Amino acid sequence: MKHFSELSAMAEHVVNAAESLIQERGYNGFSYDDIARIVGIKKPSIHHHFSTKSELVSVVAQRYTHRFRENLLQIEGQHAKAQDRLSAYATLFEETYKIDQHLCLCGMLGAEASSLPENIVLEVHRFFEVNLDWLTQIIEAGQRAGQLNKALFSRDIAETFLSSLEGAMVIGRGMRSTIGPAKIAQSLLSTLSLTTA
Amino acid sequence: MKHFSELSAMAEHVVNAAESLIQERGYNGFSYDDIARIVGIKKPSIHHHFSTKSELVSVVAQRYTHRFRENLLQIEGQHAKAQDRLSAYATLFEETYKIDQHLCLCGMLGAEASSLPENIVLEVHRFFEVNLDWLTQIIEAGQRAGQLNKALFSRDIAETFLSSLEGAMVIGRGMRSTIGPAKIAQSLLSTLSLTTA
DNA sequence: GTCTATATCTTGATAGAC
DNA sequence: GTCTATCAAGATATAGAC
Repeated sequence: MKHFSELSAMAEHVVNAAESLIQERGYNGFSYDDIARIVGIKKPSIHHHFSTKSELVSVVAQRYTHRFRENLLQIEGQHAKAQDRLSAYATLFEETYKIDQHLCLCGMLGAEASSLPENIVLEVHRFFEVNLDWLTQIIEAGQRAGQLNKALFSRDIAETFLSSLEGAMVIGRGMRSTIGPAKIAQSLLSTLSLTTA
Repeated sequence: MKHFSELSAMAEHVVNAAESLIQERGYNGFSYDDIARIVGIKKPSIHHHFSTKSELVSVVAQRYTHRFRENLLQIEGQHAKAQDRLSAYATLFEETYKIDQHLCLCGMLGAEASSLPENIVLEVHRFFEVNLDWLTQIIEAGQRAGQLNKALFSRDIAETFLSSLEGAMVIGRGMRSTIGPAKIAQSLLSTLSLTTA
């Protein structure tokens, strides 16, 4: 299978289109023909770049997780305090949601996971693991620095925080609301913070 | 359109099957033929009971919301303290998740909302509205009784609480985890409670 | 790398017999 | 109320020419 770093220009267009379509409609909600129309080639030509749909989506998810890790690294470099880091993290989701109420790619695929090919579920699992591990470490550091409440285990806070972000997008979309994950994160953060910004 | 209270025995079987299939695979993940196989009649016979797929799913969602409202009423009758009520509420989601990692029906439909018929999105909207209104009122009462933290608006806590429950199911499923919404709710509740149980 | 043509299957939905 | 037969559309995927 191709790695997302070795894609031709057209293959990258295909991945871009697929990523957006999944975030809007889910795995079962888009077809090779939808992609063909977007990138301007015919349906069978897509198969030249990605022989199966599940391979394509697997590459999409791998690139998505990689970009997320780049963002996480950037947040650590730009912010020192745990609250600021978590707030910047929530902004990642908010920026996604602001694009036509797009869901997190792996939030959408996670919802569909019970009927998805195993190679895709594997990537979804990896995404959540990466995010929960990072959040746990950031929260842990915040607790040690006396910035965050120590009443809960860092891992439990991480799970609650990520859950509320993913859930806020689902509910916001279901209610056609412009209010998205950032607001929910802010509420949650204010209950966890010991100091005021 | 038929009301869910006036369904024939077979129509009810159809609604039951559709409900379960949506919670497992989503709107775009099941077909009339899937239902036909489950209830034991042929595909065109389903159309006799529900002429279109979107009508069927609309009835499914209406019944789902109605049953939820019955559960909410029951919780108010069985528990007096806000914490106990919210904990019992979380148990509703946990019981659903324990059935083959079923998602909340409207959580799944909410994720798919951008590509769903409008009459279904309407029902999804109603479900979330009913739940948020109820949660807000329960939390409000808990704050007035000195049981819950008053630092946040009751509506904001309601949105965070529901978001974390819906999101926990999505992430749990994506990670194939047996740990579900109940655990996340417990973490969240402990940060909101002023008294210990 | 892209195309046309095609295979095969599944989809939601309809017509009409029983 | 259920059936068989059928439809038109759309799905993933392959074959082979250019």
